[in-house]
Amino acid sequence: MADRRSNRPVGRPREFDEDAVLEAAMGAFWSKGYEATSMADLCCCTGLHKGSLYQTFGDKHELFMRSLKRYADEEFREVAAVAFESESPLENIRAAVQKICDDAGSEKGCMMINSMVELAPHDPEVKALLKAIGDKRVRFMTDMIAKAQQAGEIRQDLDPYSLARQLMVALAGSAAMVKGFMDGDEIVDNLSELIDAWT
Amino acid sequence: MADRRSNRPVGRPREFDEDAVLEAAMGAFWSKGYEATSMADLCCCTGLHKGSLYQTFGDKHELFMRSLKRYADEEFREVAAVAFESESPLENIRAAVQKICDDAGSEKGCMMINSMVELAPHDPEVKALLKAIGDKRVRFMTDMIAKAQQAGEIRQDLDPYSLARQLMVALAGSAAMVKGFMDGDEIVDNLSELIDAWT
DNA sequence: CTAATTTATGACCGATTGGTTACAAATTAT
DNA sequence: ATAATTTGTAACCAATCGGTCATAAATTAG
Repeated sequence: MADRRSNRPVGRPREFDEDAVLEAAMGAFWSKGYEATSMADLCCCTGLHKGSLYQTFGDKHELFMRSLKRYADEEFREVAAVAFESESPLENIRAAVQKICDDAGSEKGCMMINSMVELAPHDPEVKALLKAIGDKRVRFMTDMIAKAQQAGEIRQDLDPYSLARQLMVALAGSAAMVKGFMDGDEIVDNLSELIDAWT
Repeated sequence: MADRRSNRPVGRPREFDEDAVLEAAMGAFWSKGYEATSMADLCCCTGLHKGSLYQTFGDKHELFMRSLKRYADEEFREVAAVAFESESPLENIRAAVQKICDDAGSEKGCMMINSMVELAPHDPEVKALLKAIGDKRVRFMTDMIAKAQQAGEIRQDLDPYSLARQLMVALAGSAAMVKGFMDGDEIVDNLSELIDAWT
């Protein structure tokens, strides 16, 4: 019968893990941005040769899009994961914010904000992807804030959607300011104070 | 005597206004960022030839630094100009914020935030310049907030320095979010609500 | 006038850019 | 074993990159 490994494709097998390559490329784009990252850089950090990268991902822009998508999905998963650990909705919000700060706390900042600033105005694909991600995040935060209001942990005269946008803007600003203007602790304190004002 | 035009230098005279050239270059860097703006772009938008640009400004990086410095200085002047029009310190703060939003309201965003995100982590010169500008801005805002507190327009239990940083972060975030995620009106509303919470 | 000095111009430079392609190597199917 | 298929490798490509330089043009000094 020999149906072991049945769906294995014909031809020379891949010598690399596509996901690991994506993660390596993501690191380069995250740290240096799109324009400043050359295909040579990407070959260097992934260990792949040019031809393999082009055959697997099409071109530089597609590789970037896949990297950005991967970053966004993974970050959202991580944040969502810590946002249900406590019974207190407000504590969950604080944990989510802390998680975001941990992810974007180095000088690399947040890859989504980096991409939004560098590319969004001139790159419709990046813009659309970031808009979808952003909307999802706002929904998520609005929901958490509404729950905290129902639990009596946030003042009820404030609009949850408005607070969610306020938090998003503050997080975006933090991701910019971490690049040489404020350090991680200052940023966390600042965001804490913002949330304190809601209680 | 013929001392008319006495200090005129010997040699062929300049055919362009250095300041106007800087403004044109600034526009290109502001809109497209540093890496994505080529010397050919700069020649195109300034109307100058390569040689002239290099002779006048040294190299691309110096031209960028001069452009960024010009942007920062002019923006600060404009903001400071509207920040003393009213007798109410709080109204002056609101006017300053409105002015900043006007300047950074298009998809080009704010050139300082753009540069901070794209370059600061890998470019010590840019980083130092932005740090100096940022510190100056924080001092300015802290001062205005303290005045508003003395006038009884902002709650006195809040720390002015802390509020100033909060506002800076919110402005930085706004400059990122304007690039395809929020429109100018939403941003102004959002900032208004932030300041409302101080009163 | 001529000499000295400064600027404008565009040809030119090597290096690097993103991207392609021909071929060797490794596997499965028959 | 051989054919078919897929991947790895590196040579190769035209275009563009930031930057330089020789020379012509325009001015002042003498």
